[in-house]
Amino acid sequence: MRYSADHKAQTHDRIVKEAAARFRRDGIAATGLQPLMKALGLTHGGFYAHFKSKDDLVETALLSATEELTQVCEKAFANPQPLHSFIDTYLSPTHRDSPERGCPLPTMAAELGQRGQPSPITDQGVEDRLARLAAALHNAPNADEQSVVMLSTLVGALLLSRSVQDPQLSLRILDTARKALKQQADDVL
Amino acid sequence: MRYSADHKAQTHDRIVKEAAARFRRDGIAATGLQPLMKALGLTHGGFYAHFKSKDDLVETALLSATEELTQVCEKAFANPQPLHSFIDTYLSPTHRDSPERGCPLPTMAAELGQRGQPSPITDQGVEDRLARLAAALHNAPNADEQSVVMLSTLVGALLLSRSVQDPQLSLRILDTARKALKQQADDVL
DNA sequence: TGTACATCAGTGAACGCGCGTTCACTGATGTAC
DNA sequence: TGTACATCAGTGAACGCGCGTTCACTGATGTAC
Repeated sequence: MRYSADHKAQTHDRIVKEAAARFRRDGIAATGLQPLMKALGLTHGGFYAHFKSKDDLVETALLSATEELTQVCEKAFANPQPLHSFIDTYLSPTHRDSPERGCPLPTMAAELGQRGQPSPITDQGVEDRLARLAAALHNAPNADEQSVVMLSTLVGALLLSRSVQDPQLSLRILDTARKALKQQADDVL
Repeated sequence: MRYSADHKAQTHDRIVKEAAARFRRDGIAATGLQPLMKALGLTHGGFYAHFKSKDDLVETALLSATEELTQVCEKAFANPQPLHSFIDTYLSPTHRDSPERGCPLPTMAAELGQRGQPSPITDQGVEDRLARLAAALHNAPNADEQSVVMLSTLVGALLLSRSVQDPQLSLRILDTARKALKQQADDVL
């Protein structure tokens, strides 16, 4: 059944988007290609018309997720108080409860590190994020160092808030980290 | 082949220790029971003489890892400058390169959160760690908040330093976070 | 414009593999007499 | 002290399952005449 010119590109994109969501929500190992294709109304055999292997999809999906996230971040950075706005978004209960649409670092960094040959997206992603934070700090004298600490705290706090069962403790982690980071940002600027 | 009185307890302990190491190094899903038992010179069938299921082992191994880690932490806290000593240990290249003997949070928090029914060890572990940090801060007025930020930064920085490929960037994350946290500790005290 | 053909995205059965788990068994050692 | 028996930690084949991957195929549509 031959389809219109851009049909394949559209399907390709649907697979990438769905995979990017599942990888972040469930992890790479726990995401099966069969259920993934089924969720899109397709059969698993067709997968290999789009990707060389699961690893190929992982790389493509992670790039897509990173790119998508950069745009979400830029939206926050476009607000009047860019850093405050970004910190509020990153450490919001919404972000905590929607890993499938959020930052890949807290969900996938550990698994990517454990895999045999991790893709360079982590390095590039971390460097980009650090550079973006440093820029938002208006390149203050110690902006480079502050950005490393900030990113670590952001990722760590979100990870902890997600792994804890007690809703009160989870919220306490988010709120405390959010408040402290905004204070820290003000001190630097 | 009947063994001496405490032989079974010893084998049980060996399985727990090996599992605690593998779960932290490779993740839970990637750790097979067959390879695990083989590494101990046993066959996989005997596993069920010791544990009800893999989940049972996961719970036991995580408790063991947490307990073991608490002792390592206390060693650091026993030094002249307890907080500095602890921060130096946690964010050392040694800890980064030995996840199998280190803190379970950076390696396993994401996977535990993604599992269906995570054990309460995360909550208890996080609370314990927070309380220990607050105590080390001599219960300064905002020690409760500082401890949350500290733990987030510790976990986040270690996670990032592990997931990055570039050794220079990895070391930069560790060094920067270590320096900033020690400064932060001094400010509070 | 109408027909024959080529294309190729998607189908679905099949593959080998390792997983967690089960189970009938073995056989060295502690215990009972 | 010597012998018969019970115990039970560990053995290893087998189970069903879902995984990633392969492949001969289908059939609607674009293209050539």
